[in-house]
Amino acid sequence: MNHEDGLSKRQQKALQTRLNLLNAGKVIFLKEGFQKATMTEINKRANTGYGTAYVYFKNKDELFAELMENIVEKMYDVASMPFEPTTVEEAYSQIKAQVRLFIQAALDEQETMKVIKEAIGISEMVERKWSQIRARFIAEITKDITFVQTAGMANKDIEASLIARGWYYMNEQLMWDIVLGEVVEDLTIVAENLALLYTRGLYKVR
Amino acid sequence: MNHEDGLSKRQQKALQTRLNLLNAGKVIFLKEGFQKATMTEINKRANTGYGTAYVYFKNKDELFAELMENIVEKMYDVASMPFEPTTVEEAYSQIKAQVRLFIQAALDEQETMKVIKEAIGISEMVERKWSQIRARFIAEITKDITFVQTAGMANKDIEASLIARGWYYMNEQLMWDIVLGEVVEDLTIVAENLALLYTRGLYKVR
DNA sequence: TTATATCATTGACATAATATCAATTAAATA
DNA sequence: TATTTAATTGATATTATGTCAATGATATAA
Repeated sequence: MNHEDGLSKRQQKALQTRLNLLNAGKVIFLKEGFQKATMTEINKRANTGYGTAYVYFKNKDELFAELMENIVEKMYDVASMPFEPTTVEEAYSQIKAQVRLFIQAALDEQETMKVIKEAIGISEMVERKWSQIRARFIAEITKDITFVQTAGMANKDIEASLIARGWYYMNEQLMWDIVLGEVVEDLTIVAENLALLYTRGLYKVR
Repeated sequence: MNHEDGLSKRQQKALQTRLNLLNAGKVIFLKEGFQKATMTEINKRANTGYGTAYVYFKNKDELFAELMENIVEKMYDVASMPFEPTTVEEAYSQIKAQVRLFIQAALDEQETMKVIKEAIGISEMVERKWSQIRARFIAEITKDITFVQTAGMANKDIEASLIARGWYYMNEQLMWDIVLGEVVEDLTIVAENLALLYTRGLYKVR
C-alpha cells in the first residue's frame, strides 16, 4: 500500500537500511581508513546481516564513493567560480582568494579528505571520481588563462592547458600536504606565495 | 668450504635464489601491476616453493621496493644536479634542462614507473620510499631558490620552501601524466612552458 | 481473511590471497 | 661417515571478498 510520500512501508524500511549502512560506513571509514574498513564491520554497526551491504552497494568502493558525493559537489562549486578580472592586480587577488577557498574547502572536511586521499590510491572507482574533479578544475583554469591572454593581460607564448595543469597540481598537492598536516604554514601565506609565483614568476627580470 | 669469491656453494645458491626471485618479480610486476601480482606467481616463475620468497623478503612490498632501487638512485642523481646560474637567462635554461632531464629519466623506465605509481597508492613502504625522493628534491630546490634570492636574481618576498614544494609538485604530476600517457605534448614544449611560468610568471606586469 | 506473490534480508559458502612454521632436503664441518 | 647448520618447502591458519539459495516480512489478489 502506498503512503503520503509515495513510498510503501517496505520501501521506507529498505531506504532506512541503506541509510544505516551509509552512516555506519562513514563512522567506520573515518575510524579505520579505507583499506582497514571491512564490510563485516560496517554491516555490524548498521545492524544488518553480512550480505545486506552488497544488496545496496556493489562493493566497498561504491559505498565509499557515495559518501564522497558531498565533497565532490563542494569541489565542483569551487571549480566553477567566476573569473573575469580587468587588471592584473585584480587577477592576483582573485587567484589568491580562490587558492584559499580551495584549500579551505578541503580543510572543512579534513578527516574525510584524509580517507579520500588514501582511497584514491587503492580504489579505481575513487581514483576515477577524483580525476573527474581534477579534469574539471583544469578545464576551468584553461578557460581562465585563455581569457586573460585574450584580454592582453597575460603572456601568449604559454600553452594554456599545460600551465593550467601544472598550476592545478601545485594547488592540489599543497592542499593534500596541508590536509595531512605535512605543511603547517598559515593558509594565507600559502595562498599568497602560490598566487605570487603564478602571476609574477620567481625571477625579477623579463 | 670457502671459494675464491669468499662464498660457499650454499651461499652462492641462496644468492642465486634471491636473484631468481627478483627477476621473476620484475617480470610479474610488469605484466600484472603491483596489486594483481601474487607471491604464488612470482615463486612459480622463479621455480621456488611458495614459502621461499618470504625467506628473502618480508612481503610483496619489500620485494618490490628492492626492484625500485635502480630508479630511486637515478632520481637522486637528478635531484642533486648542480645549479649556480649567474644570470636570469642562464637560470631559465638550466631549469628548462633539468625539467627535461627529470621527465626523461622517468620515461626511460616508463613501464616500471607506471607500476611504481600504482604501488605508491597501495603500499605504505613504497609510498615512504617515494616521499623520500620527493623530500630530497624539495630540499634541493629550496637551496637553489635561496641561492638565487641571495644572489639578488630572484624576488625575496617568496618563501623558498613553499615555492620549492609547489614547483616540484607541478613537475612531478606532469611527469606522471606523461608517463601514463595522459599528457601527450612534446617533452620540450612541456619543459619550456613550466620553466617559463616558474621564472617569469603568467602575467605581464609587475 | 487467507493464499499467493514479491521484495528485503540473511549468513553459510566458495574463492583468493597472505604470512607462518614445522618438516624436509642439501651442504658444511667434525 | 656422522653431525650440525642452513636453505627450502608446502600445508596450514587467517582474513578478507562477493555470491546465492533460503528465509522472513510485506503487499496484493482471491
